[in-house]
Amino acid sequence: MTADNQHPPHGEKAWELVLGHVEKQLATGALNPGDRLPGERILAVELGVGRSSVREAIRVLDALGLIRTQTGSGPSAGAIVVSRPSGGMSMLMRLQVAAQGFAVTDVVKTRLILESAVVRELAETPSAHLDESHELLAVMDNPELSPTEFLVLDAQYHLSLAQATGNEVLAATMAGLRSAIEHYVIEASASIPNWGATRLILQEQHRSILQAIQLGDAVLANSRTAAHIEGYYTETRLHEHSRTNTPTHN
Amino acid sequence: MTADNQHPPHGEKAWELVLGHVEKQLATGALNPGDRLPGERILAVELGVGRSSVREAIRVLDALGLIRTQTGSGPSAGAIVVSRPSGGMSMLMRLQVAAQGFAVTDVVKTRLILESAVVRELAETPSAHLDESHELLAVMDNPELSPTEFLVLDAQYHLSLAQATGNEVLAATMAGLRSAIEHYVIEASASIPNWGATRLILQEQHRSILQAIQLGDAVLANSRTAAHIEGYYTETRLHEHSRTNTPTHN
DNA sequence: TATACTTATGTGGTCTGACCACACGTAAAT
DNA sequence: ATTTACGTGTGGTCAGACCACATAAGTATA
Repeated sequence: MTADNQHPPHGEKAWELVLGHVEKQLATGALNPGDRLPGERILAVELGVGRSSVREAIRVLDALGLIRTQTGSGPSAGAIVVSRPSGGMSMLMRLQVAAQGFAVTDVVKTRLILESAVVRELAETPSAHLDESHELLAVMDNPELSPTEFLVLDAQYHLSLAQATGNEVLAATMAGLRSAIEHYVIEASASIPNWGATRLILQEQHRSILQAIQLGDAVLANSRTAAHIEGYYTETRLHEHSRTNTPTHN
Repeated sequence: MTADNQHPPHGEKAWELVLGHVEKQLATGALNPGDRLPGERILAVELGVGRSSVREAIRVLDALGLIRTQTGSGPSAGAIVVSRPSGGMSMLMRLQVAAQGFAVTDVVKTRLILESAVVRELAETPSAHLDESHELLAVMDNPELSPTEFLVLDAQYHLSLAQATGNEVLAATMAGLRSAIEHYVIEASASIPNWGATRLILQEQHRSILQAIQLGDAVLANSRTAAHIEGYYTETRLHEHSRTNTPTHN
């Protein structure tokens, strides 16, 4: 009989309805970190939509890092609300840069703003836990490290400072900004004339920043951070980066 | 014949493959703002996946605000890469707060950091275009405005300052932070004893901030901004907000 | 009884095919 | 020349099927 299953010209799409439903459940506390979402088939029936529409909504939450999906059976299977979200910001900012919505220079500028605030706050917080930052600096002293490996640790070091503030929004945003330009940062490192020297300078700057923080000198930590970030991006000329435009035939 | 269509135990999911493909096209410049993506059916065949998998990837890009989809035919139909992305950050941060991944206090703190940087930079940039900010303040003088209407304009005012810096990353992040707590801000306004007085104070602060910016006094603009934001959040006790926990049965 | 094996169940992941509403282009009718 | 009718291609949605996987329950075995 091929009944009129398809919805009438709703303004709200089916997948938006599902997403809105889940968001409301989250906002009202009906759904908490660690909880399992109803199965896709169940949710589809409950909301009166097809399973594919449910999946599209689930997919968005998944990509944003708000839930984790797993096949199989048992308590760990299904879609679970992630307790400590992360990653979504990175994906978003990375795509924004790729789609030319965000300029690399703006990403760097914003990173500088946040990083300055981070070191300022840490300098004013004597009880800050900077153990991880110290450990990362120690690891980065390993001369065997390739530029890429060093830069990855470099990113972790900066992120560890942000995390030390205890502000997860700040840390997540910093992580996102970094990952958005990570590709360009690593790519640019290949064009540095004397990597060994640059690397030593970077490490020296890292230590001096950490020192200023522990001295409680917010202004000094601030200025050193600015010099550190601006210096590297000036040296790599990342701010005038041109797209790696493989001018695809098509 | 029910052949073995289903993919072997790939580590990469089909929709991730599609998303990765599109991201690469964006990163290499093969896909630029304003361009149309291939049709879902075409893309499915090209990448050797089902249309539903293509749709899940498209859906993520759609939800993140990177593309706009439209039915029908002609040049404006299909999935088009959005030229000036926006909204994705808002959705992400709103969901993060709803899912208890981001604390409201951290959102406020981060907003303060960014807003301070905004006014500082504007004060140091005499050529900044602040017309829209002025206009919004004028509109907000309308005594007919409800608290909600006023607060919406308030948000637009702050956003206009961020946009005046020309840093889209900054503006988008600010917009996201704001929308993440907008619900709470508006909800909290109802509990303010004397809204009329509070409103006058807010407007006075807005004007004094703008004045400091145009005087080129970065420090003054900074301190006034801090007082403005902290003052409001202290008054509404937003930092100690409890969830609107409709303790849904189930 | 305790252990190993087998089977049933339920989950997300995917594919296929179908239909709808919509917007456009084109051809026919006026 | 204008209006109308129809074909075409787009995303949006649904339904049903199958797979790989992980667990739980049941069964056979030592």
